[in-house]
Amino acid sequence: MAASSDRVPRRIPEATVARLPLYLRSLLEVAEAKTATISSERLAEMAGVNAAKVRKDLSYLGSYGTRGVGYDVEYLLYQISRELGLTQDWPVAIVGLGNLGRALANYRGFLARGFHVVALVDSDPGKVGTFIGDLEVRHVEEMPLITREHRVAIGIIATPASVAQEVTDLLVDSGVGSILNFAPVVLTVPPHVSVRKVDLSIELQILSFYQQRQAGTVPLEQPVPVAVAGGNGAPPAGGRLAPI
Amino acid sequence: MAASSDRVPRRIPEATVARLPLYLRSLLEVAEAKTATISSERLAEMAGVNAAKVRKDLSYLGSYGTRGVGYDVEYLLYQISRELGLTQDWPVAIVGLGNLGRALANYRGFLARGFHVVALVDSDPGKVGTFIGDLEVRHVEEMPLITREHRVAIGIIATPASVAQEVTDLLVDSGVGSILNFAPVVLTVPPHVSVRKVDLSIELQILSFYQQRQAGTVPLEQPVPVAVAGGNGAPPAGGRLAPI
DNA sequence: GCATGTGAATAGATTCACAGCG
DNA sequence: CGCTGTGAATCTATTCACATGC
Repeated sequence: MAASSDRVPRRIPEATVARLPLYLRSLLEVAEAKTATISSERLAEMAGVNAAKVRKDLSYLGSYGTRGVGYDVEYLLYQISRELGLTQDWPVAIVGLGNLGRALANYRGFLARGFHVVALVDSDPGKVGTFIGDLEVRHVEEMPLITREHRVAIGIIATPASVAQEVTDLLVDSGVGSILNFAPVVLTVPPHVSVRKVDLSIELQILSFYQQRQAGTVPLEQPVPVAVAGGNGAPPAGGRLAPI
Repeated sequence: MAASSDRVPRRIPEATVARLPLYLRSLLEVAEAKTATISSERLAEMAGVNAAKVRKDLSYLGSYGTRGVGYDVEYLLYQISRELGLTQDWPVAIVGLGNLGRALANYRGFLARGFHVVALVDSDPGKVGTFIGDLEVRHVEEMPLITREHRVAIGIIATPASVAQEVTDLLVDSGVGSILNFAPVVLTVPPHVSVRKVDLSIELQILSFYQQRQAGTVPLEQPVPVAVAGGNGAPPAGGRLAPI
Protein backbone atom coordinates (compact mmCIF):
# COMPACT_ATOMS: atom_id res chain seq x y z
CA MET A 1 0.00 0.00 0.00
CA ALA A 2 2.82 2.39 0.75
CA ALA A 3 4.98 1.49 -2.22
CA SER A 4 2.46 1.86 -5.00
CA SER A 5 3.03 5.64 -5.15
CA ASP A 6 1.03 8.12 -7.20
CA ARG A 7 3.05 7.78 -10.35
CA VAL A 8 0.84 7.70 -13.41
CA PRO A 9 2.09 4.78 -15.55
CA ARG A 10 2.18 6.78 -18.77
CA ARG A 11 0.93 4.72 -21.70
CA ILE A 12 3.51 5.13 -24.39
CA PRO A 13 2.13 4.38 -27.86
CA GLU A 14 3.71 1.46 -29.64
CA ALA A 15 4.73 3.64 -32.56
CA THR A 16 6.55 5.94 -30.19
CA VAL A 17 8.39 3.09 -28.50
CA ALA A 18 9.61 1.96 -31.89
CA ARG A 19 11.10 5.40 -32.55
CA LEU A 20 12.81 5.96 -29.23
CA PRO A 21 15.83 3.88 -30.32
CA LEU A 22 16.23 6.17 -33.31
CA TYR A 23 16.29 9.23 -31.11
CA LEU A 24 18.71 7.50 -28.80
CA ARG A 25 21.09 6.80 -31.63
CA SER A 26 20.90 10.35 -32.91
CA LEU A 27 21.52 11.73 -29.44
CA LEU A 28 24.56 9.52 -28.99
CA GLU A 29 25.96 10.95 -32.16
CA VAL A 30 25.25 14.49 -31.05
CA ALA A 31 26.70 13.86 -27.59
CA GLU A 32 29.88 12.65 -29.27
CA ALA A 33 30.18 16.08 -30.85
CA LYS A 34 29.95 17.69 -27.41
CA THR A 35 26.76 19.50 -28.29
CA ALA A 36 24.85 20.36 -25.14
CA THR A 37 21.33 20.92 -26.43
CA ILE A 38 19.30 19.95 -29.47
CA SER A 39 16.05 21.18 -30.97
CA SER A 40 13.21 18.91 -31.99
CA GLU A 41 13.82 20.04 -35.53
CA ARG A 42 17.43 18.93 -35.60
CA LEU A 43 16.66 15.67 -33.84
CA ALA A 44 13.86 15.03 -36.30
CA GLU A 45 16.17 15.57 -39.22
CA MET A 46 18.71 13.13 -37.83
CA ALA A 47 16.13 10.48 -37.04
CA GLY A 48 14.39 10.89 -40.38
CA VAL A 49 11.01 11.94 -38.99
CA ASN A 50 9.30 15.30 -38.58
CA ALA A 51 9.63 17.69 -35.70
CA ALA A 52 6.05 17.50 -34.49
CA LYS A 53 6.42 13.77 -34.08
CA VAL A 54 9.59 14.15 -32.07
CA ARG A 55 7.96 16.61 -29.71
CA LYS A 56 4.84 14.49 -29.29
CA ASP A 57 6.92 11.35 -28.74
CA LEU A 58 9.15 12.99 -26.16
CA SER A 59 6.19 14.52 -24.41
CA TYR A 60 5.01 11.01 -23.54
CA LEU A 61 8.15 10.57 -21.48
CA GLY A 62 7.68 13.84 -19.64
CA SER A 63 8.47 17.51 -20.13
CA TYR A 64 12.17 17.20 -20.61
CA GLY A 65 12.74 20.15 -22.94
CA THR A 66 13.20 23.85 -22.35
CA ARG A 67 11.04 26.24 -24.34
CA GLY A 68 13.02 28.57 -26.50
CA VAL A 69 16.07 26.36 -26.15
CA GLY A 70 15.57 22.68 -26.89
CA TYR A 71 16.46 19.45 -25.12
CA ASP A 72 19.51 18.86 -22.98
CA VAL A 73 21.31 16.11 -24.82
CA GLU A 74 22.73 14.24 -21.83
CA TYR A 75 19.56 14.44 -19.83
CA LEU A 76 17.39 13.26 -22.69
CA LEU A 77 19.83 10.46 -23.43
CA TYR A 78 19.49 9.26 -19.90
CA GLN A 79 15.70 9.51 -19.85
CA ILE A 80 15.29 7.59 -23.09
CA SER A 81 17.78 4.94 -22.00
CA ARG A 82 15.93 4.48 -18.77
CA GLU A 83 12.57 4.32 -20.49
CA LEU A 84 13.87 1.68 -22.88
CA GLY A 85 15.29 -0.33 -20.00
CA LEU A 86 18.86 0.14 -21.16
CA THR A 87 20.17 1.17 -17.79
CA GLN A 88 20.12 -2.49 -16.87
CA ASP A 89 21.81 -5.45 -18.49
CA TRP A 90 19.83 -8.01 -20.45
CA PRO A 91 21.25 -11.52 -20.77
CA VAL A 92 20.68 -12.82 -24.29
CA ALA A 93 20.76 -16.35 -25.71
CA ILE A 94 21.25 -17.13 -29.38
CA VAL A 95 19.63 -20.34 -30.57
CA GLY A 96 20.73 -21.79 -33.89
CA LEU A 97 24.26 -21.26 -35.13
CA GLY A 98 24.03 -21.58 -38.87
CA ASN A 99 25.18 -18.80 -41.16
CA LEU A 100 23.07 -16.19 -39.52
CA GLY A 101 23.41 -17.27 -35.90
CA ARG A 102 27.18 -17.31 -36.23
CA ALA A 103 27.18 -13.90 -37.82
CA LEU A 104 25.14 -12.59 -34.90
CA ALA A 105 27.33 -14.33 -32.35
CA ASN A 106 30.43 -12.81 -33.90
CA TYR A 107 28.91 -9.41 -34.04
CA ARG A 108 28.99 -8.45 -30.39
CA GLY A 109 29.16 -4.89 -31.62
CA PHE A 110 25.45 -4.79 -32.16
CA LEU A 111 24.86 -5.75 -28.59
CA ALA A 112 26.32 -2.54 -27.27
CA ARG A 113 24.62 -0.86 -24.39
CA GLY A 114 22.84 -3.34 -22.24
CA PHE A 115 22.70 -6.57 -24.19
CA HIS A 116 25.04 -9.37 -23.30
CA VAL A 117 25.16 -12.73 -25.04
CA VAL A 118 25.50 -15.34 -22.33
CA ALA A 119 24.58 -18.51 -24.16
CA LEU A 120 24.85 -20.10 -27.61
CA VAL A 121 22.67 -23.10 -28.33
CA ASP A 122 22.35 -25.55 -31.21
CA SER A 123 21.14 -29.10 -31.71
CA ASP A 124 23.84 -30.18 -34.16
CA PRO A 125 26.35 -32.44 -32.33
CA GLY A 126 28.97 -31.17 -34.76
CA LYS A 127 28.55 -27.66 -33.43
CA VAL A 128 28.00 -28.39 -29.75
CA GLY A 129 31.26 -28.02 -27.86
CA THR A 130 32.84 -25.66 -30.37
CA PHE A 131 33.61 -22.10 -29.35
CA ILE A 132 32.51 -18.85 -30.93
CA GLY A 133 34.53 -16.12 -29.34
CA ASP A 134 34.81 -17.20 -25.72
CA LEU A 135 31.44 -18.91 -25.55
CA GLU A 136 30.96 -22.63 -25.92
CA VAL A 137 28.03 -23.84 -28.00
CA ARG A 138 25.72 -25.89 -25.79
CA HIS A 139 23.16 -28.51 -26.69
CA VAL A 140 19.57 -27.43 -26.95
CA GLU A 141 18.61 -29.99 -24.32
CA GLU A 142 20.61 -28.10 -21.76
CA MET A 143 18.93 -24.88 -22.73
CA PRO A 144 16.27 -24.75 -20.01
CA LEU A 145 18.93 -25.05 -17.32
CA ILE A 146 21.23 -22.55 -18.95
CA THR A 147 18.58 -19.94 -19.56
CA ARG A 148 17.35 -20.19 -15.99
CA GLU A 149 20.82 -20.12 -14.57
CA HIS A 150 21.77 -17.00 -16.49
CA ARG A 151 18.31 -15.49 -16.13
CA VAL A 152 18.15 -15.03 -19.90
CA ALA A 153 15.59 -12.36 -20.76
CA ILE A 154 15.84 -12.29 -24.52
CA GLY A 155 16.11 -15.23 -26.88
CA ILE A 156 17.28 -14.78 -30.46
CA ILE A 157 15.95 -17.49 -32.74
CA ALA A 158 18.14 -18.18 -35.75
CA THR A 159 17.08 -21.77 -36.33
CA PRO A 160 15.37 -23.26 -39.37
CA ALA A 161 11.65 -22.48 -39.50
CA SER A 162 10.77 -26.08 -38.76
CA VAL A 163 12.00 -26.01 -35.18
CA ALA A 164 11.44 -22.36 -34.31
CA GLN A 165 8.15 -22.89 -32.47
CA GLU A 166 9.56 -25.77 -30.51
CA VAL A 167 12.57 -23.73 -29.43
CA THR A 168 10.31 -20.81 -28.57
CA ASP A 169 8.21 -22.98 -26.29
CA LEU A 170 11.33 -24.12 -24.49
CA LEU A 171 12.52 -20.56 -24.05
CA VAL A 172 9.17 -19.36 -22.81
CA ASP A 173 8.90 -22.27 -20.38
CA SER A 174 12.21 -21.35 -18.86
CA GLY A 175 11.21 -17.78 -18.21
CA VAL A 176 12.41 -15.88 -21.28
CA GLY A 177 10.08 -12.97 -21.81
CA SER A 178 11.23 -11.62 -25.17
CA ILE A 179 11.93 -13.29 -28.47
CA LEU A 180 13.66 -11.91 -31.52
CA ASN A 181 12.70 -14.22 -34.33
CA PHE A 182 14.70 -14.59 -37.54
CA ALA A 183 12.93 -17.75 -38.65
CA PRO A 184 10.27 -17.30 -41.33
CA VAL A 185 7.33 -18.49 -39.24
CA VAL A 186 4.65 -16.91 -37.13
CA LEU A 187 5.39 -17.77 -33.52
CA THR A 188 2.71 -18.38 -30.95
CA VAL A 189 3.48 -17.22 -27.43
CA PRO A 190 1.57 -16.51 -24.23
CA PRO A 191 0.38 -12.94 -23.75
CA HIS A 192 3.13 -11.91 -21.36
CA VAL A 193 5.84 -12.68 -23.90
CA SER A 194 6.89 -10.20 -26.60
CA VAL A 195 7.97 -11.23 -30.07
CA ARG A 196 9.66 -9.12 -32.70
CA LYS A 197 10.46 -10.59 -36.05
CA VAL A 198 13.14 -9.92 -38.61
CA ASP A 199 12.11 -11.49 -41.86
CA LEU A 200 14.26 -11.06 -44.91
CA SER A 201 11.96 -12.50 -47.47
CA ILE A 202 9.04 -10.44 -46.24
CA GLU A 203 11.09 -7.28 -46.51
CA LEU A 204 12.20 -8.16 -50.02
CA GLN A 205 8.64 -8.90 -51.05
CA ILE A 206 7.44 -5.56 -49.73
CA LEU A 207 10.19 -3.84 -51.70
CA SER A 208 9.18 -5.84 -54.74
CA PHE A 209 5.65 -4.49 -54.46
CA TYR A 210 6.73 -0.85 -54.50
CA GLN A 211 9.42 -1.50 -57.08
CA GLN A 212 6.78 -2.93 -59.39
CA ARG A 213 4.58 0.11 -58.86
CA GLN A 214 7.49 2.34 -59.65
CA ALA A 215 8.56 0.44 -62.75
CA GLY A 216 7.52 2.36 -65.82
CA THR A 217 7.07 5.55 -63.84
CA VAL A 218 10.77 6.24 -64.01
CA PRO A 219 12.07 5.21 -67.43
CA LEU A 220 15.50 4.15 -66.11
CA GLU A 221 18.61 5.83 -67.53
CA GLN A 222 16.56 8.91 -68.48
CA PRO A 223 17.54 11.45 -65.78
CA VAL A 224 13.89 12.28 -65.15
CA PRO A 225 12.93 15.92 -65.90
CA VAL A 226 12.16 16.58 -62.23
CA ALA A 227 8.49 16.72 -61.25
CA VAL A 228 8.67 13.70 -59.00
CA ALA A 229 8.43 15.99 -56.00
CA GLY A 230 5.07 14.56 -55.00
CA GLY A 231 6.66 11.22 -54.30
CA ASN A 232 4.34 8.35 -53.58
CA GLY A 233 5.97 4.98 -53.76
CA ALA A 234 8.38 4.94 -50.86
CA PRO A 235 6.41 5.05 -47.66
CA PRO A 236 8.45 2.63 -45.55
CA ALA A 237 11.29 4.97 -44.68
CA GLY A 238 13.35 7.71 -46.21
CA GLY A 239 11.66 9.97 -48.65
CA ARG A 240 13.45 13.25 -48.41
CA LEU A 241 15.59 14.46 -51.24
CA ALA A 242 19.18 13.34 -51.47
CA PRO A 243 21.79 15.82 -50.30
CA ILE A 244 22.66 18.34 -52.99
CA MET B 1 -4.67 6.30 -75.46
CA ALA B 2 -5.65 2.75 -76.18
CA ALA B 3 -3.28 1.13 -73.74
CA SER B 4 -4.14 3.10 -70.63
CA SER B 5 -7.27 0.97 -70.08
CA ASP B 6 -9.99 1.61 -67.52
CA ARG B 7 -8.26 -0.24 -64.72
CA VAL B 8 -8.67 1.53 -61.41
CA PRO B 9 -5.23 1.55 -59.79
CA ARG B 10 -6.46 0.21 -56.45
CA ARG B 11 -4.70 1.95 -53.55
CA ILE B 12 -3.51 -0.83 -51.31
CA PRO B 13 -2.83 0.37 -47.76
CA GLU B 14 0.73 0.08 -46.61
CA ALA B 15 -0.24 -2.10 -43.67
CA THR B 16 -1.95 -4.50 -46.06
CA VAL B 17 1.08 -4.70 -48.33
CA ALA B 18 3.18 -5.64 -45.32
CA ARG B 19 0.86 -8.55 -44.56
CA LEU B 20 0.51 -9.96 -48.06
CA PRO B 21 3.81 -11.86 -47.73
CA LEU B 22 2.46 -13.55 -44.60
CA TYR B 23 -0.61 -14.72 -46.44
CA LEU B 24 1.54 -15.86 -49.30
CA ARG B 25 3.65 -17.98 -47.01
CA SER B 26 0.63 -19.51 -45.35
CA LEU B 27 -0.93 -20.29 -48.70
CA LEU B 28 2.23 -21.99 -49.90
CA GLU B 29 2.10 -24.22 -46.88
CA VAL B 30 -1.54 -25.02 -47.47
CA ALA B 31 -0.96 -25.67 -51.17
CA GLU B 32 1.74 -28.13 -50.21
CA ALA B 33 -0.93 -30.10 -48.36
CA LYS B 34 -3.04 -30.21 -51.51
CA THR B 35 -5.85 -28.27 -49.91
CA ALA B 36 -7.97 -26.60 -52.57
CA THR B 37 -9.73 -23.85 -50.63
CA ILE B 38 -9.18 -21.95 -47.42
CA SER B 39 -11.39 -19.75 -45.24
CA SER B 40 -10.38 -16.32 -44.01
CA GLU B 41 -10.53 -17.76 -40.52
CA ARG B 42 -8.00 -20.48 -41.18
CA LEU B 43 -5.74 -18.18 -43.14
CA ALA B 44 -5.92 -15.67 -40.32
CA GLU B 45 -4.92 -18.28 -37.79
CA MET B 46 -1.93 -19.32 -39.86
CA ALA B 47 -0.78 -15.77 -40.47
CA GLY B 48 -1.30 -14.76 -36.86
CA VAL B 49 -3.89 -12.05 -37.52
CA ASN B 50 -7.68 -11.94 -37.29
CA ALA B 51 -10.17 -13.01 -39.90
CA ALA B 52 -11.72 -9.60 -40.51
CA LYS B 53 -8.32 -8.23 -41.35
CA VAL B 54 -7.66 -11.02 -43.82
CA ARG B 55 -10.94 -10.39 -45.60
CA LYS B 56 -10.42 -6.65 -45.70
CA ASP B 57 -6.85 -7.05 -46.93
CA LEU B 58 -7.82 -9.49 -49.66
CA SER B 59 -10.74 -7.34 -50.71
CA TYR B 60 -8.25 -4.65 -51.74
CA LEU B 61 -6.89 -7.03 -54.35
CA GLY B 62 -10.31 -7.85 -55.72
CA SER B 63 -13.17 -10.22 -54.99
CA TYR B 64 -11.25 -13.43 -55.16
CA GLY B 65 -13.24 -15.49 -52.67
CA THR B 66 -16.47 -17.44 -52.94
CA ARG B 67 -19.18 -16.79 -50.35
CA GLY B 68 -20.04 -19.82 -48.34
CA VAL B 69 -16.84 -21.53 -49.45
CA GLY B 70 -13.65 -19.54 -49.01
CA TYR B 71 -10.70 -18.73 -51.25
CA ASP B 72 -9.25 -20.96 -53.93
CA VAL B 73 -5.71 -21.56 -52.73
CA GLU B 74 -3.94 -21.67 -56.09
CA TYR B 75 -5.80 -18.72 -57.50
CA LEU B 76 -5.19 -16.59 -54.44
CA LEU B 77 -1.53 -17.60 -54.42
CA TYR B 78 -1.22 -16.38 -57.96
CA GLN B 79 -3.04 -13.12 -57.34
CA ILE B 80 -0.94 -12.25 -54.30
CA SER B 81 2.27 -13.19 -56.08
CA ARG B 82 1.35 -11.00 -58.99
CA GLU B 83 0.37 -8.11 -56.74
CA LEU B 84 3.69 -8.35 -54.92
CA GLY B 85 5.58 -8.44 -58.19
CA LEU B 86 6.86 -11.94 -57.62
CA THR B 87 5.93 -13.18 -61.03
CA GLN B 88 8.98 -11.42 -62.32
CA ASP B 89 12.61 -11.78 -61.35
CA TRP B 90 14.40 -9.10 -59.37
CA PRO B 91 18.17 -8.86 -59.68
CA VAL B 92 19.72 -8.16 -56.28
CA ALA B 93 23.13 -6.84 -55.28
CA ILE B 94 24.67 -7.32 -51.85
CA VAL B 95 27.05 -4.60 -50.77
CA GLY B 96 29.37 -5.29 -47.85
CA LEU B 97 30.60 -8.80 -47.19
CA GLY B 98 31.43 -8.86 -43.53
CA ASN B 99 29.85 -11.36 -41.19
CA LEU B 100 26.34 -10.46 -42.15
CA GLY B 101 26.84 -9.89 -45.86
CA ARG B 102 28.51 -13.28 -46.20
CA ALA B 103 25.74 -14.96 -44.26
CA LEU B 104 23.23 -13.39 -46.63
CA ALA B 105 25.25 -14.31 -49.70
CA ASN B 106 25.47 -17.91 -48.55
CA TYR B 107 21.80 -18.08 -47.78
CA ARG B 108 20.37 -18.14 -51.26
CA GLY B 109 17.47 -20.02 -49.72
CA PHE B 110 15.92 -16.79 -48.51
CA LEU B 111 15.90 -15.50 -52.02
CA ALA B 112 13.43 -18.07 -53.21
CA ARG B 113 10.74 -16.96 -55.60
CA GLY B 114 11.82 -14.04 -57.64
CA PHE B 115 14.97 -12.70 -56.05
CA HIS B 116 18.29 -13.44 -57.63
CA VAL B 117 21.65 -12.28 -56.30
CA VAL B 118 23.65 -11.13 -59.30
CA ALA B 119 26.40 -9.12 -57.68
CA LEU B 120 28.53 -9.03 -54.56
CA VAL B 121 30.40 -5.84 -53.78
CA ASP B 122 32.94 -4.79 -51.18
CA SER B 123 35.70 -2.20 -50.84
CA ASP B 124 38.21 -4.39 -49.03
CA PRO B 125 40.96 -5.43 -51.50
CA GLY B 126 41.36 -8.60 -49.45
CA LYS B 127 37.82 -9.62 -50.30
CA VAL B 128 37.61 -8.40 -53.89
CA GLY B 129 38.33 -11.27 -56.25
CA THR B 130 37.32 -14.00 -53.80
CA PHE B 131 34.30 -16.15 -54.55
CA ILE B 132 31.21 -16.77 -52.48
CA GLY B 133 29.35 -19.59 -54.07
CA ASP B 134 29.82 -18.97 -57.78
CA LEU B 135 29.90 -15.21 -57.55
CA GLU B 136 33.05 -13.16 -57.50
CA VAL B 137 33.27 -10.24 -55.10
CA ARG B 138 33.73 -7.05 -57.10
CA HIS B 139 35.15 -3.73 -56.05
CA VAL B 140 32.72 -1.03 -55.07
CA GLU B 141 34.16 1.23 -57.75
CA GLU B 142 32.86 -1.10 -60.40
CA MET B 143 29.45 -1.12 -58.81
CA PRO B 144 27.74 1.48 -61.00
CA LEU B 145 28.68 -0.46 -64.12
CA ILE B 146 27.69 -3.80 -62.64
CA THR B 147 24.34 -2.66 -61.32
CA ARG B 148 23.44 -1.04 -64.63
CA GLU B 149 24.60 -4.02 -66.60
CA HIS B 150 22.53 -6.46 -64.55
CA ARG B 151 19.68 -4.00 -64.13
CA VAL B 152 19.85 -4.46 -60.37
CA ALA B 153 16.55 -3.45 -58.81
CA ILE B 154 17.23 -4.12 -55.15
CA GLY B 155 20.38 -3.31 -53.21
CA ILE B 156 21.09 -4.93 -49.86
CA ILE B 157 23.34 -2.81 -47.69
CA ALA B 158 25.40 -4.78 -45.21
CA THR B 159 28.23 -2.31 -44.84
CA PRO B 160 29.37 -0.45 -41.73
CA ALA B 161 27.15 2.49 -40.88
CA SER B 162 29.87 4.94 -41.83
CA VAL B 163 29.70 4.19 -45.55
CA ALA B 164 26.05 3.18 -45.92
CA GLN B 165 24.83 6.54 -47.19
CA GLU B 166 27.66 6.77 -49.68
CA VAL B 167 26.91 3.31 -51.03
CA THR B 168 23.21 4.11 -51.16
CA ASP B 169 23.86 7.19 -53.27
CA LEU B 170 25.88 5.11 -55.71
CA LEU B 171 23.13 2.52 -55.95
CA VAL B 172 20.44 5.11 -56.45
CA ASP B 173 22.49 6.89 -59.10
CA SER B 174 22.81 3.69 -61.05
CA GLY B 175 19.09 3.09 -61.13
CA VAL B 176 18.44 0.87 -58.13
CA GLY B 177 14.94 1.60 -56.90
CA SER B 178 14.80 -0.38 -53.65
CA ILE B 179 17.16 -0.61 -50.72
CA LEU B 180 17.19 -3.10 -47.89
CA ASN B 181 19.34 -1.52 -45.22
CA PHE B 182 21.05 -3.49 -42.47
CA ALA B 183 23.33 -0.66 -41.42
CA PRO B 184 22.29 1.23 -38.29
CA VAL B 185 21.74 4.59 -39.96
CA VAL B 186 18.84 6.52 -41.39
CA LEU B 187 19.29 6.64 -45.14
CA THR B 188 18.26 9.57 -47.26
CA VAL B 189 16.95 8.76 -50.72
CA PRO B 190 14.96 10.50 -53.45
CA PRO B 191 11.17 10.03 -53.34
CA HIS B 192 11.01 7.38 -56.04
CA VAL B 193 13.27 5.02 -54.09
CA SER B 194 11.97 2.71 -51.36
CA VAL B 195 13.94 1.84 -48.26
CA ARG B 196 13.23 -0.88 -45.74
CA LYS B 197 15.47 -1.32 -42.78
CA VAL B 198 16.43 -4.27 -40.64
CA ASP B 199 17.96 -3.05 -37.45
CA LEU B 200 19.01 -5.47 -34.79
CA SER B 201 19.76 -3.07 -32.03
CA ILE B 202 16.50 -1.22 -32.52
CA GLU B 203 14.58 -4.48 -32.26
CA LEU B 204 16.44 -5.46 -29.11
CA GLN B 205 15.77 -2.08 -27.58
CA ILE B 206 12.07 -2.35 -28.30
CA LEU B 207 12.03 -5.76 -26.66
CA SER B 208 13.90 -4.31 -23.72
CA PHE B 209 11.16 -1.74 -23.24
CA TYR B 210 8.40 -4.31 -23.00
CA GLN B 211 10.54 -6.71 -21.01
CA GLN B 212 11.09 -3.98 -18.45
CA ARG B 213 7.37 -3.29 -18.26
CA GLN B 214 6.73 -6.97 -17.76
CA ALA B 215 9.38 -7.42 -15.10
CA GLY B 216 7.77 -7.66 -11.71
CA THR B 217 4.40 -8.47 -13.25
CA VAL B 218 5.38 -12.10 -13.61
CA PRO B 219 7.43 -13.14 -10.54
CA LEU B 220 9.60 -15.58 -12.53
CA GLU B 221 9.69 -19.21 -11.44
CA GLN B 222 6.23 -18.90 -9.87
CA PRO B 223 3.93 -20.67 -12.40
CA VAL B 224 1.52 -17.73 -12.30
CA PRO B 225 -1.99 -18.60 -11.02
CA VAL B 226 -3.56 -17.88 -14.42
CA ALA B 227 -5.46 -14.62 -14.79
CA VAL B 228 -3.03 -13.19 -17.29
CA ALA B 229 -5.61 -13.65 -20.02
CA GLY B 230 -5.96 -9.89 -20.54
CA GLY B 231 -2.43 -9.64 -21.82
CA ASN B 232 -1.02 -6.20 -22.41
CA GLY B 233 2.70 -6.14 -22.91
CA ALA B 234 3.28 -7.93 -26.19
CA PRO B 235 1.79 -5.90 -28.97
CA PRO B 236 4.43 -6.42 -31.67
CA ALA B 237 3.41 -9.91 -32.74
CA GLY B 238 2.08 -13.12 -31.27
CA GLY B 239 -0.22 -12.84 -28.36
CA ARG B 240 -2.37 -15.91 -28.55
CA LEU B 241 -2.05 -18.66 -26.02
CA ALA B 242 0.54 -21.33 -26.52
CA PRO B 243 -0.71 -24.63 -27.93
CA ILE B 244 -2.14 -26.94 -25.27
C1' DG C 1 -26.51 -22.07 -44.47
C1' DC C 2 -22.25 -20.18 -44.49
C1' DA C 3 -18.27 -17.44 -45.41
C1' DT C 4 -17.19 -13.41 -48.11
C1' DG C 5 -17.19 -8.46 -48.86
C1' DT C 6 -17.97 -4.04 -47.12
C1' DG C 7 -20.12 0.10 -45.09
C1' DA C 8 -20.01 2.06 -40.46
C1' DA C 9 -17.85 2.48 -35.93
C1' DT C 10 -13.83 2.64 -33.30
C1' DA C 11 -9.13 3.01 -32.22
C1' DG C 12 -4.61 4.63 -33.10
C1' DA C 13 -1.09 7.59 -35.20
C1' DT C 14 0.22 11.75 -37.47
C1' DT C 15 0.02 16.43 -38.36
C1' DC C 16 -1.51 21.10 -37.52
C1' DA C 17 -1.38 25.24 -35.23
C1' DC C 18 -0.84 27.90 -31.45
C1' DA C 19 -0.79 28.87 -26.41
C1' DG C 20 2.68 28.87 -22.93
C1' DC C 21 6.94 29.78 -21.06
C1' DG C 22 11.87 30.26 -20.53
C1' DC D 1 11.44 35.86 -29.57
C1' DG D 2 11.99 30.89 -30.24
C1' DC D 3 11.00 26.35 -29.31
C1' DT D 4 8.43 23.22 -26.54
C1' DG D 5 4.15 20.97 -25.25
C1' DT D 6 -0.36 19.80 -26.44
C1' DG D 7 -5.37 20.10 -27.63
C1' DA D 8 -7.84 19.65 -31.97
C1' DA D 9 -8.13 18.08 -36.70
C1' DT D 10 -6.96 14.77 -39.87
C1' DC D 11 -5.54 10.59 -41.71
C1' DT D 12 -4.79 5.57 -41.47
C1' DA D 13 -5.77 1.14 -39.73
C1' DT D 14 -8.58 -2.12 -37.26
C1' DT D 15 -12.67 -4.15 -35.87
C1' DC D 16 -17.62 -4.79 -35.93
C1' DA D 17 -21.68 -6.52 -37.77
C1' DC D 18 -24.51 -7.77 -41.31
C1' DA D 19 -26.26 -7.72 -46.14
C1' DT D 20 -24.97 -10.41 -50.07
C1' DG D 21 -24.67 -14.23 -52.96
C1' DC D 22 -22.91 -18.77 -53.92
